Amino acid sequence: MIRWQEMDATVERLLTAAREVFDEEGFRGATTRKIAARAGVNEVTLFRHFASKEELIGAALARGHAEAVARLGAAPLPEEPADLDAELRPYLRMVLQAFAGAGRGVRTALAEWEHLPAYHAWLLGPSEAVMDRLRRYLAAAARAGLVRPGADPDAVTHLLVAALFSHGLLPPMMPGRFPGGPAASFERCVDIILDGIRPEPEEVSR
Amino acid sequence: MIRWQEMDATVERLLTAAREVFDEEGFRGATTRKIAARAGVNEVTLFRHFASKEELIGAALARGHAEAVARLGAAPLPEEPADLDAELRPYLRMVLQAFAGAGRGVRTALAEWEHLPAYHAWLLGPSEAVMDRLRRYLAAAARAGLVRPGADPDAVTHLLVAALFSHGLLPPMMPGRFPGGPAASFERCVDIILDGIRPEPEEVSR
DNA sequence: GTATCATGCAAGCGCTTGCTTGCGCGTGAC
DNA sequence: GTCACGCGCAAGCAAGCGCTTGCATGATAC
Repeated sequence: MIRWQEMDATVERLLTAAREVFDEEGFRGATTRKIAARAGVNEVTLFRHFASKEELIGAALARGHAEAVARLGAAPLPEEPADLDAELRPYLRMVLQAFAGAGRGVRTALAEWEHLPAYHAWLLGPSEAVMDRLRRYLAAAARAGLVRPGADPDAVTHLLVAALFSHGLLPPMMPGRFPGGPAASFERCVDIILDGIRPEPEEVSR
Repeated sequence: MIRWQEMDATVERLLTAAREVFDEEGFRGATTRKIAARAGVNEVTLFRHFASKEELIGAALARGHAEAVARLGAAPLPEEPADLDAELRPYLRMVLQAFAGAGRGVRTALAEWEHLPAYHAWLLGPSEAVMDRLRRYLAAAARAGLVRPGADPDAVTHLLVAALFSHGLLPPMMPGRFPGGPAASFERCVDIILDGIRPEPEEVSR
């Protein structure tokens, strides 16, 4: 009989280690020796559970993808927008946190993008999900008259994602450029975006 | 007597090749054999001109940095802002073009950031210059009453850079997400930002 | 004509990479 | 008790890495 408990523990440690090392060093830099060492496991054991380094990292990324989707799903946007400020901000805050947490990995993924077509779905999935959700929400908000008619939902989505993107990735590289911390800076950016898409005062009052 | 003409030609080809391969493959992936092959030069010749791979890539990045600064300097912003729309848009357009052109290299640089401290100045310099210039311009515009008082120049700068950043890097990875092309999408984002920082109509008319 | 110098070519060094082989140990199942 | 199974350990393989050496070649300078 298979001792699932032990095997799972080893596989688990390997997956976690693979994810961590991949995040820090990229695919090329994530050597099987480093991964095995971080997992506290012999390198041979790695190859007993996974046919190749490619398969191991693929499995690790798939698990990370699943976790990210689950985390993002826990921050839902209402289907019927009522108050942009009150609804969008908590959602964006949660997404930014998830994004910043994965920031190191996102950066390495960006770099080796063309070399890792097999992983595109896992790497891009969460971002695509956020973009789709935001777009749908903003389109509904526009229909409900909560957004100035001229503001294209696609463009607003891009702008929000751009802010998420840069505030999730850049702070470690440009410390000092985010006075008050990345979170506060992000909040100020959202202020401007929301100001830019708010309906004219006249339209609201009348 | 040294034949500068030939030697320069070889060094030139090596620098160009090093830059290209580094952009595509990163530092680890840019092997001396690949660089020499792309330059159409024997690998030994590479080491006759540069003490090490690290020095060669450093020189190539320094040249790229100089070129980028020169290109960005050709798109000046006035010291005394008069018309945000008319002045900011051409500048941003030019920066976006420069950014998109360097996009591949920026992505690899992002990934290996922590591993290449020696290159930070070369890699980050142009972006820092753009941020400083934008910040100065926006602060002056705020003083001139061209920007709504609530809009923090730092936040506006961040938002503009975020839009530049994402529109320069993401299109190759998410084709189809930029209907009408990245340039048009970027323009729409700038629309929203400018709308978000414009002074209230009442303030202007009175 | 001869000296000089950039370059090409063949070969190889020591090291790291992904991955394999063979063997021995300990634990749990029956 | 013994058998199966997960694992560690030592060793090694072919390939690729950065970098070096020695020698031949061809163009230029004087």
